Amino acid sequence: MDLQLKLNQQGLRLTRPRRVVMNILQSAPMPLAPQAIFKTAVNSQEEISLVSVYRTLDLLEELSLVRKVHGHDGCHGYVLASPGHHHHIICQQCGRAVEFTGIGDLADVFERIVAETGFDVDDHLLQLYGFCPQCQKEKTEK
Amino acid sequence: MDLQLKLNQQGLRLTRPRRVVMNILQSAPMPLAPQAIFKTAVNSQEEISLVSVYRTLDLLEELSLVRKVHGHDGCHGYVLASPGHHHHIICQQCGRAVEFTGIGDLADVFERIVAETGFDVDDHLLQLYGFCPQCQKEKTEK
DNA sequence: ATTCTTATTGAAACATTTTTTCAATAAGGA
DNA sequence: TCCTTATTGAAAAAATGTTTCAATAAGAAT
Repeated sequence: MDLQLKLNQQGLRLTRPRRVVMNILQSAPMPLAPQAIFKTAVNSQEEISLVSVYRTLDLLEELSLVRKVHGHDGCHGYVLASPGHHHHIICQQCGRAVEFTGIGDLADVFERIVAETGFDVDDHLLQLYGFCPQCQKEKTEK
Repeated sequence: MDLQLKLNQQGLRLTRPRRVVMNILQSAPMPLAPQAIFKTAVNSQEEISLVSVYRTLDLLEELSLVRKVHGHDGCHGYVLASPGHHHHIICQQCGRAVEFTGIGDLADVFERIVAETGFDVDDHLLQLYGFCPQCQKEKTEK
């Protein structure tokens, strides 16, 4: 674990709440909302305060260790983000979120948009929704 | 206006609050959160209740007349949606949202993801962020 | 190990956003 | 104009997020 280092280098400290939130996110296959993280912590006898969850998420996002994803409905959750640029595909059945990477293909799209709109594109949000292999199987079994 | 018709065909009614929300969205160049819509209404002597704003937005979204967009930070607003499939590009300076359409180009990307992840892709969320022509100009002028 | 500095926590109060309930109202077909 | 019922608004409740501040504990220094 070099989260320790990463924090200390900036004068920040690795505390219990931060460890707990990281652990929970590490073992969650799906985006978790702050409330969900809090409840998970409570359930695993790792009581931390809800306030700390919020604060920790802000911090981890700042450090690019965690990424916010948007549900279909608008409410958002957080997932662990591996370094680099990614997007997520989210299962509409079970919520599982899987990363996918490197879409050079999108560059072309962006250029067209720039030309069309005159905007200077700076960043983007791309998420796919669908059904994961497992949930597809379950669907056909019924 | 054939919103009247569209509603009546389903046994729904065109009411004052619904008209007000539609009008506000029609003359807003940027995504508006429910609260913002409410305040705009109050400011223009068109008092309607906040509850109705929520309810109307749900309805309009249901009817695909309005679309939810996600801010960079996670909070969302609503914009008018022209029929068909679109995405939005949002100015990080002034908030202006512009639609762009028809990315057949994305189909290829999707196929690759399907192959890679085994997911059955069903829907997607794509938003670009950048600076609109006006805000670019203002930036260089300083 | 122990001390010291200060980043961080948690509790509580507060603020904001969203949802529910239900009697009163008004849209629009008859 | 009447009648049915979809819709509204007020109020209360629930859920979500933020602020404040004294107490705690991380980790560098001694």
